[in-house]
Amino acid sequence: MPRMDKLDRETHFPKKFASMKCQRVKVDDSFAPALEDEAVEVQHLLAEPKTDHVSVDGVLCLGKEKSSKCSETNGFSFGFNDGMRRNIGGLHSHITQGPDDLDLGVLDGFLDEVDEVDDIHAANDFSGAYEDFILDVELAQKVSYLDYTPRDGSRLRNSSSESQSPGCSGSSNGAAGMSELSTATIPESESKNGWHNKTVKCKLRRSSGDKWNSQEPGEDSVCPTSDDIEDLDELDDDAKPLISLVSGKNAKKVVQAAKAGTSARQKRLRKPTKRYIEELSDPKSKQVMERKSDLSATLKDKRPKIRSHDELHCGGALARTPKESFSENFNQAISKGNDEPLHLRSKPVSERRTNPSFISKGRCWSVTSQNEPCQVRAVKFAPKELSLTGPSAQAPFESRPRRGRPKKSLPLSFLESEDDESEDDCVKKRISKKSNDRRKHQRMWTTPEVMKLIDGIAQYGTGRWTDIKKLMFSSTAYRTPIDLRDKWRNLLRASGAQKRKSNKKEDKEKLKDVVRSLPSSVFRRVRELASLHPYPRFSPGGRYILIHCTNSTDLTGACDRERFCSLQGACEQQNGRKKCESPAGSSRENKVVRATSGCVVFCPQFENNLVEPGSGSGVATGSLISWKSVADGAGGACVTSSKPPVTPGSKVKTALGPAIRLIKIPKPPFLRESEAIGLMK
DNA sequence: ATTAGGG
DNA sequence: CCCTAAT
Repeated sequence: MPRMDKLDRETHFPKKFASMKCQRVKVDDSFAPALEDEAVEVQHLLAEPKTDHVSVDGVLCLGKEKSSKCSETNGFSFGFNDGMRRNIGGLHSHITQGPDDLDLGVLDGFLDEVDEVDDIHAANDFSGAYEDFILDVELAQKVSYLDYTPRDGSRLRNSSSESQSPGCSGSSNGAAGMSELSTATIPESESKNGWHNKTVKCKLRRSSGDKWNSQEPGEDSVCPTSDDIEDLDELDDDAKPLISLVSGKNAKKVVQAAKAGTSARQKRLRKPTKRYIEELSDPKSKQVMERKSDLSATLKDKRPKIRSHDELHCGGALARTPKESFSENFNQAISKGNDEPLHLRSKPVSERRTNPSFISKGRCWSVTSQNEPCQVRAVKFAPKELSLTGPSAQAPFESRPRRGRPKKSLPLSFLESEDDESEDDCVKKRISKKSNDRRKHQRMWTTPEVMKLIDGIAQYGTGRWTDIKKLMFSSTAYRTPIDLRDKWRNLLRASGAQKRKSNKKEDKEKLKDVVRSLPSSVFRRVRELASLHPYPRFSPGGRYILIHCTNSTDLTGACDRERFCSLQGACEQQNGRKKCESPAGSSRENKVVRATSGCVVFCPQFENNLVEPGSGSGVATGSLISWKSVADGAGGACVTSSKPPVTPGSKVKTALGPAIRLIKIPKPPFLRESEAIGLMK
C-alpha cells in the first residue's frame, strides 16, 4: 500500500462520501443511471477518478466479526470507517495476477480407486437385490397370471416374432448394432401398449385406465429428427418383459422377466450396474454375475424387433427437417401425439395458458414431457452413422435412477413414467477404450430434451433445477435435476457462452460432438439464456468476495431483496421449509444495498450488515454487504460490466486495472486477510 | 431435500 | 455421469 496512495485517497474520500449520499456518484456527464440492474458501463468507469488504492488490509478483516448480529450501522461504519480509511491499494494488481489459482487439482487415480470401492459395494448390493428379486417373483407371478391376458393377436404375434429374433447377444456385448435391427415389423404402439397395460395392471390394479390404448398404431410415426442424433442404442425396455413372458419356454426366465418388468421401477435402486457384472472378478460375486447375465441375455434376446420398429417409425422423418424449422417441425410432430402433460390435463384451459410450459420468454419450443417419447426415439434410433458419440451398448440393468434423487416422486410422475420411453431402463453406455471409465452409464440427451431444458431454464432460471425437472421432465425419470444442471453446464460450454476452462483435447472433442449434435438454433438460445441467467449464479450457500466496486456502481434494483425473496419463495414452497422469513418489502433486509464506492467485500456471516440507504448510504470501500443482496445477481451488477452474466470467477475490465475478479472464498468461511490476499494473487 | 461445484 | 460439501 503505497503511502502516496493513501494520502491521495484521504483527500479524495470526503468528497466521495458527500456524493455518495446522493446515492449516485456523478462521475461525469456520461453517467447513466438508467442501467438499473446492470452495471455501469465500462466507459463510465473509464471516466472515474482513480481513487482506490486502498489496501486489502482494512477490507478483509472478516474473521473479526464473528456474529452476524452486527447492526446495520455497524456494518456500515465498519466498512466506512475502517475500510474507507484504510487502503486497498495493490488490490487490483493482486487481483489481476492470478485468475486461475483457485482451481483445485485432483488426482485421477484417486477417483479410480473410489470407483473400485464402489464396485465392491455394489456387488454386495446386488446380492441383496437378488434376494428381493426372488421374493418378488412370487408376486410377479401371481400378477402375471391374474392380470395378464393378451388383448389381441398382435401381442402374441409380437412376442413370437420377438422371440425369434436374434437379438442382442449378451450383456457384455454392448455393441449390438443398429444394423441388425433394420427389419422392424411390429407396430410399436402395439407391443408397447400391451406391455404398458400390463405394467399398469400389476402396479395399479387396473385403476389407471387405458391410457395407452388410445394411441393408434403409427400415430406417432411422424418423428422429427435431424442430423443431431445423439444416441443409437435405445431399447424399449417395456417390451422385454412382455416378450419374455409370452415366449418363455423356461419358467424361470418367464418369472424373471415378469419380475423385471413389474418391479423394475420399484426396485430400480437395487439393480446392479452392468459394470459390476463386467468387472467383478471376485469369486463371491461370480454367482451373482452369472445369474445376472443369464437374465440379461433372456431379456435382450427379445428386444431388437421393437427397437427396429422405432427405427421405422422415425426413419421417414429423419431425412428432412432443416435446421431452422427444427423446432416447428418438432412441434408439429409432437402435436400429433395424443398426450398432453399430465400435470396439465386436469387443469382448465385458462390455467394452462398461464402455465409456464406454454409461456416461455421469447421463442418457446413448448416441448412437453409427454410428447417426448416419440421425439426421443426419433433421435435415438437414427442410423449409426449419425452417431456422434461413438459406439454404445445397452445395459438393461444399468438403469440407475440416481442414488436418492427422484425418490420423492409425485403420483403423477409415476404414471407418466409408465407412459413409455421414460421408463425404458436401457441406459446408454459409452464404451470407451478405457474399460474403467468412470462414466459408465450415460443417457444421451436428445435434441427435444435439450429444448425442453432450455425452455425450462427460460422460465425458471438456472437455480431451480427441481422445478424444471418436475415441470418439463416429469415423464423422464432418468433425468434428475442434477442431470439437467449438468447438461446446462455442458451446453454453456458448447455454445461458447462460457469460456471453456479445459484445454484437454478430449474435452474439446466432446464439446464438438455436442455442438454437432444440436441445431444451431439451440445454441443461439443457450447463449441468450446464458446472458439472461448467469451460471454459475450466486448461490445462497456460496461464499464470495466481491472485490472492487467502483465509485459509481449502483446496486439499486439489482440488490433489492424482493427479487431474491421471490426466488426463495419458490424454495420455500417445495421444501416446506421456510427460508425467507420476511416477505419482500417488509423487513429491513429488503433495504437497498448500494455500493457507491471502492471496494465491497461481503461474506455470508455478515448477513445483517446491510447498509441503509439514506443514512450515509452507500457501501463504502471495504464495507460488507449481505450475500443475500448479491445472491440474485447483484454481484453482477456490482462489478462494472455491460454484459450481464458476471459470475463468480468472471473477469471484468475496468479502468482501474486490467480486470477485476469475483473470487469465491474457499472452505473455511472465515478468511484471514492474508489468506484473502493470497487468493487474489 | 436441494443445489453448487469439481472430477 | 459421479461424488461431496453446504444449506
